[in-house]
Amino acid sequence: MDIQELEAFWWIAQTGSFNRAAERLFLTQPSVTARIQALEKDLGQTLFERKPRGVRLTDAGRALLPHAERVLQDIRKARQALRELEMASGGTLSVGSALTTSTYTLPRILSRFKGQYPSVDVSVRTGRSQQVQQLVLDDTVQLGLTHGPLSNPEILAVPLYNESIVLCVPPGHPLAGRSIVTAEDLAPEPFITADRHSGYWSLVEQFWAASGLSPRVTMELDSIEAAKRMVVARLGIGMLPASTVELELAKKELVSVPVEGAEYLVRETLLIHRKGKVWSGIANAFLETLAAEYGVEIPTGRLDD
Amino acid sequence: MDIQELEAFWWIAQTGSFNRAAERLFLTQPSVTARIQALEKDLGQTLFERKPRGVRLTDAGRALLPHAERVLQDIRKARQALRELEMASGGTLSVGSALTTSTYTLPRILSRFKGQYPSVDVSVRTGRSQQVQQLVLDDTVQLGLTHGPLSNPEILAVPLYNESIVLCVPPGHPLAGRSIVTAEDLAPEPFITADRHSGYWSLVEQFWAASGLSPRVTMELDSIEAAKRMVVARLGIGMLPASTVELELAKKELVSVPVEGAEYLVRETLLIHRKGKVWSGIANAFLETLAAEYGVEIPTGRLDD
DNA sequence: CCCTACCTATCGAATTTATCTATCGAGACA
DNA sequence: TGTCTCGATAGATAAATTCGATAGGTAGGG
Repeated sequence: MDIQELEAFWWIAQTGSFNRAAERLFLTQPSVTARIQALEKDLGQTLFERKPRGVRLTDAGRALLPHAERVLQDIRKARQALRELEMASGGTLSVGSALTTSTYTLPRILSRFKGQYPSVDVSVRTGRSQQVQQLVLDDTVQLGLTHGPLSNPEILAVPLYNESIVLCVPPGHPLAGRSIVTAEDLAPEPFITADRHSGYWSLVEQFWAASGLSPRVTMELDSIEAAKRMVVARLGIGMLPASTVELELAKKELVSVPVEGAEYLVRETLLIHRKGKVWSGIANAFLETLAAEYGVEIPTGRLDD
Repeated sequence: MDIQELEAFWWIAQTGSFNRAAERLFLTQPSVTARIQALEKDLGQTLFERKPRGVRLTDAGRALLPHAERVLQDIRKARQALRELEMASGGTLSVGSALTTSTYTLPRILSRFKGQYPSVDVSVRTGRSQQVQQLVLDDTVQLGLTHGPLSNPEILAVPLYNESIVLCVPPGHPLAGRSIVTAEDLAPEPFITADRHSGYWSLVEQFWAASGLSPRVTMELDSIEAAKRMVVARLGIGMLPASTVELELAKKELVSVPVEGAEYLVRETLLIHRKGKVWSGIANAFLETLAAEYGVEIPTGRLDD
């Protein structure tokens, strides 16, 4: 019996599928099969009924499940106990962060982190995605929060969350009432962009390239925040990452409209780290905070890269 | 973090020594070192202070210990839960047993086993050590209880307990009052033996060979039980395994006297099984009963041979 | 009735990991 | 200052893990 086997068992029990469990464990399905076969051989009992549309727990599996959960829970607690012991003696967390991330998501994360580990100092350096990656490679920061694509095989990433790029128009704008719009509808409109070197812009470019049209870019700002203000001031329309306009949408200062063909315009936010680097306790603690915030489960041994 | 690592950690914490832990885990010391180093790297903290006369827990180690114990405990409970589920549906346990073992220790074990798993049938076949080993090789029995030495590399053994070979004399015998006797004292006495092909006899032979003397064998019986009766009937003296004369010593029908040079005359009782054989649930349950009875801890994965 | 989609098992190769034996080095003890 | 004990390390070998590719088998759609 092995923790990784129990972890695979638990995920399969949750998802009802070897394939989906493999996905959550960052493994291929044959590896998950192997783990379960090892566990079943060890226990001498079949744990799942294999069905064509997935699997179901056998009686033995049902008997094991609560015990497996306790073991996994205990291990999490053990890690947490040692982490708190370590954090109590202070130290510094240094993260690099993409500009958008540092404005819209990092504050929430860091406040949570400081709440849990008050004696740890935090240092943040911001920059574009590429710069953040360089900071990680240099060991200037322990971790980076940024977006794809990754430029160097020495950098490894854990995906944290995805957000859509949404079309934003001022309230009362002719497009504001539409249930869906097309690239043709957008092309004549004055289009406001943030810095074209910004990471998310390449996604917007992909959208326009796919449509065969070009936006009529009337203003180019050097930050998303500034671009957003321009749209609010009715100077044009823009396509912006969802997290940056959350507040304005809620306050009705902006209206978002679905765009045909832009459904898969998604920007992923990644936690990146340098391959082969030993994780400090502080880095682990921060990762744990992130995992809790975004509901990501990081499987045992995922970070031994 | 790994169960085997936690197990190593626990044993080191108990014994205060990597070497002693290695012994209990049926490993070499470098393997234990490797496990602890892996655990320490994983947790990012040192768990033991290495001292020249052993090791002591660090603060981090002290914090981990209770959690490790809970994990190991939960895993034991998980195994037990599945075992009971399996046993409930019945089945048969077949063991081979050496003659002495079947008379003196097996009854107690089997009564305990049947108490825990009433619906399992038990079948016992007895024979000499060599015959028991053959039964295991043939798959006629699932497990064997016997003594060394092992004659075949296909047989693997778990040591259960050791017992001394003790010199027994009738009460009132001239040697009975002595605090210790030598081979010279014994040589003139009428010596009663059980079957010379019996496993324990080779140990007695070693003793005489080391002393350079020979016993005056006046009676040779075909069972230890019969030999013992002869000594009780004051027909001579004998050297017998401790477990066979426990009762008579308690009832003062026999007296045991320490013999110089016979301190290391020890017979070990082994649980044997065939290499590569998959352990049935019933065999595992029986092993668990034996382990509990003799206070033996069987480490995780010990039986995957 | 067949076809497609989905799901798990298996195989072989490449890689990684674990274990052993032998040896080293540091500190306690006499 | 030897000698002993104990843990760390090195190198070799054996074993386990993982992956990609593929087989096999069942349900649902046409």
